[in-house]
Amino acid sequence: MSVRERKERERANRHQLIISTARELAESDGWDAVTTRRLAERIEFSQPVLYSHFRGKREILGAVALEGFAELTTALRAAAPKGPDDRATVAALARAYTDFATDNPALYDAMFSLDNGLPFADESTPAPLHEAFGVLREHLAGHARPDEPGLFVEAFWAALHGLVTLTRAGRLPAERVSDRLTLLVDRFVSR
Amino acid sequence: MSVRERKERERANRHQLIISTARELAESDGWDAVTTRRLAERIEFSQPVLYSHFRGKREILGAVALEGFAELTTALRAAAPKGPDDRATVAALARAYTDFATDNPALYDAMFSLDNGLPFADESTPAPLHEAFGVLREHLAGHARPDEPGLFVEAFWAALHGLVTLTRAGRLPAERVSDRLTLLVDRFVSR
DNA sequence: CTCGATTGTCTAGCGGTGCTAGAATCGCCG
DNA sequence: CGGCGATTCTAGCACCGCTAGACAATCGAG
Repeated sequence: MSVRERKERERANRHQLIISTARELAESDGWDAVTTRRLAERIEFSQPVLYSHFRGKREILGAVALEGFAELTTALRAAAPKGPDDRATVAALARAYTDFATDNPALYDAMFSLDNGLPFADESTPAPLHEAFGVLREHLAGHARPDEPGLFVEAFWAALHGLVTLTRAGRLPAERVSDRLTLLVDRFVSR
Repeated sequence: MSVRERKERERANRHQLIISTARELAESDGWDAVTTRRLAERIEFSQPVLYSHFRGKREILGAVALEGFAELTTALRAAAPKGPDDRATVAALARAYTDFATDNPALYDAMFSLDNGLPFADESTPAPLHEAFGVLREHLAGHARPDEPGLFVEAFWAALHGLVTLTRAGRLPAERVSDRLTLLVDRFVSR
């Protein structure tokens, strides 16, 4: 039965290869450049093979996004390891978030800006999404009014997301991104 | 010379017709449904006519967005007419902004989410954009640290934008949008 | 070992997109 | 009324996401 196993392994490898290639292509040339034809050519198979792994382009986007959520979680964890959730911790988290976005623009788009088909605020939301949000909540809850920590985290996250997207689209001048972030943290951290 | 004038007038009418039709089509069926073919059919001309008015689809998007900025400006002005810039005024402005976005989703996308080719933080930024931002600044400056009102307005705007986009994309549960807005205003208004 | 069935992959193609070259038509002016 | 410039249209390009059906490789039964 090792033949079957080998085939399954090869198939799994190819599955991951598609995801990785799509991500690389998006990160270097933008998501518009990630077409089924180009993607197929890169993995050295024909287009229809893609559809034996994913329902369509959106599902590939979703798979890449899922990778992103896992990496965002570890990035956030790494930024706030220690004890007290003081102002510095919040600032570090915020910084880690925006750094993640600027370091992986295409990945960030797949996660938050493009239609990846993933359910968000839903019972069927995949674990990596919950986890990333959980890290934020874990360290931010102490600064919220005790009756609505969730609302507080959502608002803070939304503010970060707004800064990221508007800055990246050139809607906000790039010079003072750091100052805007500081201002945001100051406003959200309870005094 | 009235013939020439009539022709110019007709051409201007058609120009506006293209913009209005694109906007209507986008608002009813989404921007993906606004294709050059459909748009041409609606105005009862062939596609190439569109290219005698606009360089391409992006420029049509930009024209629609420009309309949006003018309307956003009047909406914001209407929301905060009176004297003191207290908490209620800020809340009213924030509310007016999010209401504008939910009432005109496609228009909002054209302005802030899609690539409309308009220069933003730039010396060549069109007047309507400056004006909309100016209304916000006018009423919010009093709550900022005196040395950086611009930064404050940018951050507040970014937070609003984040709330709007994440909510509309289903990334934030739709139920408590109003509460999140209140929380945001509370955090930004100086106490 | 052969042969049919199943699985997998490929070629070719559908209807759609933004955009444009060149033909055809319109309407003004002399 | 005829010619001519401006305008509009027809037809087409290269590309998109996606899929039907031909083809080949592999497996299991006799």
